[in-house]
Amino acid sequence: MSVVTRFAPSPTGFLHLGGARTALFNWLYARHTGGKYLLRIEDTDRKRSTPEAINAILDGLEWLGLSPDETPVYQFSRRERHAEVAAQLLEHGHAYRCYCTPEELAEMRQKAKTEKRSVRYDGTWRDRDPADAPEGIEPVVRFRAPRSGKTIIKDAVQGTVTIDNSDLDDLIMLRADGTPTYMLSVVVDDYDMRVTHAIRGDDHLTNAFRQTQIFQAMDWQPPIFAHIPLIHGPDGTKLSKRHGALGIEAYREMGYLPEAMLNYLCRLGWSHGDDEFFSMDEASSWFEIADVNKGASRIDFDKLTNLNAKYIDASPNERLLNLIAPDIEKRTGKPLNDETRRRLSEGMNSLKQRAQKVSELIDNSLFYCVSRPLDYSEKATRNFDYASRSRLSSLLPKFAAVDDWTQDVLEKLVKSHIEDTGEKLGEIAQPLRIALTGTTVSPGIFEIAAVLGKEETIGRIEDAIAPP
RNA sequence: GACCCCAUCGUCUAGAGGCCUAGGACACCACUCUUUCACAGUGGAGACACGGGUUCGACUCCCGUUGGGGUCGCCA
Repeated sequence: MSVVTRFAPSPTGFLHLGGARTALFNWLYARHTGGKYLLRIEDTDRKRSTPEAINAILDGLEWLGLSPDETPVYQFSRRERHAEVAAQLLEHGHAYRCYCTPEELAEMRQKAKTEKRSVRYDGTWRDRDPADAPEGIEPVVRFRAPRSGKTIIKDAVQGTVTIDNSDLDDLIMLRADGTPTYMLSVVVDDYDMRVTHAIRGDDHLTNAFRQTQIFQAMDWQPPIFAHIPLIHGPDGTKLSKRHGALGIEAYREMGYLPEAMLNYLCRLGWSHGDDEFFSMDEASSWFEIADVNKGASRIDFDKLTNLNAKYIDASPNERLLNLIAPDIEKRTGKPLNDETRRRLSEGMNSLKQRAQKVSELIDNSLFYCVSRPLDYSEKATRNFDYASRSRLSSLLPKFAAVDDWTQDVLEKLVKSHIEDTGEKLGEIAQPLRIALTGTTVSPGIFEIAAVLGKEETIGRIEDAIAPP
């Protein structure tokens, strides 16, 4: 039987890192086995599901390259089928109507809490004569869960997990308004979609028991469950907004590359020996659920950033150029012309080597794109003193006399210049850097001068030594 | 509180009883390279939570303790 996996987010917020990794593992496993990877939007909670969230999830997945193999299934659109299954369950005595009001249930929970008992539905209506039904109250439909015995799950990650049925209560399958709840919908949809492997967060482990019971009541074969450990925040608790947990699109905006995100997420809870830096093609050929760890892992932004730097460095210049172009145009307020494009692509090799994020690449590339006179950074202004000015003045005529304007020639020229003057290289290189870039940090200064061209270089030096 | 799960450097992890003097990556600290910042390279510091078993031999298996996490909604 061919593998079918699914990612089943509820559209109540953005696609966060945990969700992205769950999607990734499902994708990876489907790719590894030559199976299918599906997406199901679990929007049965009409109050909290939003179209914005759906878009955020779809866009996020697309950015990561984790779009589903088939058109997404919207769970709410299948509500009639869910209700039909509930009716069947009702008919066969696997479910019953419960007339408790939400207020009564809240009271029940409160009481259980104060008496320090476990908080479960007490089964008031489980065996009660439906004739007792109070007037004017729309009932919910509850699953008649087995009261004794055990439910066992053979989880592909967690191993065999057993729970006493007495620890579970009768969950609600149909709300008072007749709409299905998550617990029922998941079972029906996983069955109807022929899902073979439900790879999802560890926080669903308890649900898996309830769902298994429903599968059993319907006499359906449940999928193989694989409960992957959660991603925790730096403090070791479930990742949440409190940790500044953001949607995947925020990472995109911060300047992370999708392949870096993927590579990083992949290494959280899964590993293949000592491999750290690898493509998703490699990962999918290696990916076995058995290699997924059981313990939760914490997010480590330093490592993500480090990986991102590696991916930026490994990216083709053309791609980076296209990536940064829109932002650069926004920052300079003018479209990128051929000359700036040329400069950027010639300078990109050194530029990309020192950027950890795309946003940094943009910052550091800007000096190639702005027109004279340059704005100097505060530090640059502070470090550009009288001596700097006079050093550049004495170098300027030599630059002006150069015909063969190459990095090599310029470097030799400056080196012989300092032999004449007795200056240290840094004493001339740093002012030159400020003149050419407006900053104190940049790629090699001779490369920059070469890329900038003779006219622009000389112009920038003249700007720098001109009286303020 | 009840139930379930987990436990190797600060973090992510390798480790399937002898291969372990516990390996790699990030971060950290030195040094090298060097015109700045990076990159790169070399080296360093840094962990098997604890206690019992089992075994000739436990990071690896079993039990307990401790610690951490998750779940207990007409949310998903």
